Amino acid sequence: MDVELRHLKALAAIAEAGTVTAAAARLHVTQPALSRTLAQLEARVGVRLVDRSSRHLDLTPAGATLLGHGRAILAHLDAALADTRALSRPLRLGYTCAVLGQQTVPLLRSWRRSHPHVPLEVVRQDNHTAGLATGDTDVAVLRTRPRDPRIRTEALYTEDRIAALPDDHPLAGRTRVRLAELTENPRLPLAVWPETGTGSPDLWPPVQRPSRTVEVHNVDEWLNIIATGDAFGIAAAGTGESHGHPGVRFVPVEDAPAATVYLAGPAHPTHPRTEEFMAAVREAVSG
Amino acid sequence: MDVELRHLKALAAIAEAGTVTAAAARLHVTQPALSRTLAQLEARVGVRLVDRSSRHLDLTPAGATLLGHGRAILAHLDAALADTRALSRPLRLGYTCAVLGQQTVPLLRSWRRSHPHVPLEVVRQDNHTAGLATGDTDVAVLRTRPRDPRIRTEALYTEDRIAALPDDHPLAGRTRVRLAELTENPRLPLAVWPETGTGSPDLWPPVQRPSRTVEVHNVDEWLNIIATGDAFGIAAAGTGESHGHPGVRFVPVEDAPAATVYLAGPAHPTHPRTEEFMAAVREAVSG
DNA sequence: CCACATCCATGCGCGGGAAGCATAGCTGCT
DNA sequence: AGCAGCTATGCTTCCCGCGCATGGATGTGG
Repeated sequence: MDVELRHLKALAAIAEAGTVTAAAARLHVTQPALSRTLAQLEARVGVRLVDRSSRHLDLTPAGATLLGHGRAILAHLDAALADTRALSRPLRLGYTCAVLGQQTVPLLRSWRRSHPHVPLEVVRQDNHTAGLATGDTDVAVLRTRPRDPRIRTEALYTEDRIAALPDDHPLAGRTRVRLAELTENPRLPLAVWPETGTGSPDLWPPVQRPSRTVEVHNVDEWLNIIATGDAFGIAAAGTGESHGHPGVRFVPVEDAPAATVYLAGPAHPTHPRTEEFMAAVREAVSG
Repeated sequence: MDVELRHLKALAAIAEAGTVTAAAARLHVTQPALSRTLAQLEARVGVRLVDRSSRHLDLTPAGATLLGHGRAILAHLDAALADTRALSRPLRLGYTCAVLGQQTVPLLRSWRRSHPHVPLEVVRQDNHTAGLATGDTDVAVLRTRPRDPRIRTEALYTEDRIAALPDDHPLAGRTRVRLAELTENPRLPLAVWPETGTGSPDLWPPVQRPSRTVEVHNVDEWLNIIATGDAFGIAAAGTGESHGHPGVRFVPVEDAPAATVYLAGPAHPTHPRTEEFMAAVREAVSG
């Protein structure tokens, strides 16, 4: 003598469709089946819920209130299942080029310790939002602040900029360089990686700006084109630390503004542990 | 492939009992049945919810969150059913002696018009709370403010007090009397009705207080004992208007403080339309 | 070290009940 | 009055959830 979810679904379908027959079609059952389900619901609740005749149908006040509750219950169940399923999925952290640098390992360690049942996947996604916009990741660390209103971002920390030069470049042996020097001697094109804004030509004042640019779309292309001597690049310090390459030398740029690293998450989290993870990132970075 | 309430109940029972076997006993099913229900739930959610071996059982994080949601859902369903069933019940208004007087009929009319599907039962209950404390009524109109913390009360309006005298009483023909006069001439006992405090001896200053009292427990006893000349009484004006009796005369008492009528309802309403009804009462009284 | 106690999982057969089909009953319309 | 469209009911079938019996795993005590 229990009310079940099928009963609530039946009531909702009938209320929305306006007739039992139409609701039955929507639920992919026959009309007699749904009619009986409704009758059974009324019998179990002990109250008439739907005023119906062959030409008329509407809810009684009791039916209307049960419908309201029922919809809420069904929605809650959906949310509960989504929550539960999402919880068993790994939390996917997206990034474009190497970010977090030194802090990455401590972060992973402390997360694994505090949330042993929520595995973390760190995935490279070569697009502006590192997979956030497409739902391929749950959180992301970015070098640009995306415009998408469905993505919340916050500044994490800043890094000095470095130049990436072919190892036979005249400035490759220097301990530091200035922006103006980079565009002078061998007039190499600048390797620009549009998805991460750290190496853009905007760093230079218009007159000194590099005359040519070459677009790349991931770190490997970027390193290769520099190692072969066909371009030079600008990046953040962390990139140099984690992406060594035999043919590329990194030299700090003393007059370039620092680059900001952002932490980004969806406005409506796709993983139930998103908030906790973002807090863990903040702590790892500040500590 | 749907998760049903039986699954949530199974999970809750298992979590509470600590073992599948014990939970099965509690649910009055056999262990294999419950074991399969749990397995089915896990299959449908797609996540392992309970870590179990022959000697150990506890919830996975996913199981714990689903359990939390599940309990809330089951509780919500219970509340929804209670709400729906209560809605089809009449709203019971309790009173002890005649209160609301002139406003009663307009109140009933306006309620029937604004809530045609919520019938109103007006029932006399001869006890302090007019049936509220026992759950026999949903709202009540009282002449005393009950101490019970589970009952909320508010003052509605005040009424002048009248004396109820046998028709052969020397003061019966007067247009008004004073308290002192009532205890002088024929030293009749005061008919006291403890459940409604309007006629208590406390109205008199100690020295003039009636020497004897007689207890009654409803309006009819009260009227009869006065009509037979064995007592006199004090009541609120409304009582006189609605309870005529051939052997009883009502005379306004000019120096008695006014009596207050209270509207009372349970702190946790027993009928979903309680709030609206109380508002309707306020409006009927003020208008 | 083995028999035992205890718990969960699985195979099997059965019974209840939900669904489909066919049809009857009702009601507003043309 | 006949018709169109809706809901209710009788009948049958079939699925699935249950109980029973049993197997497998694991910690325990003689």
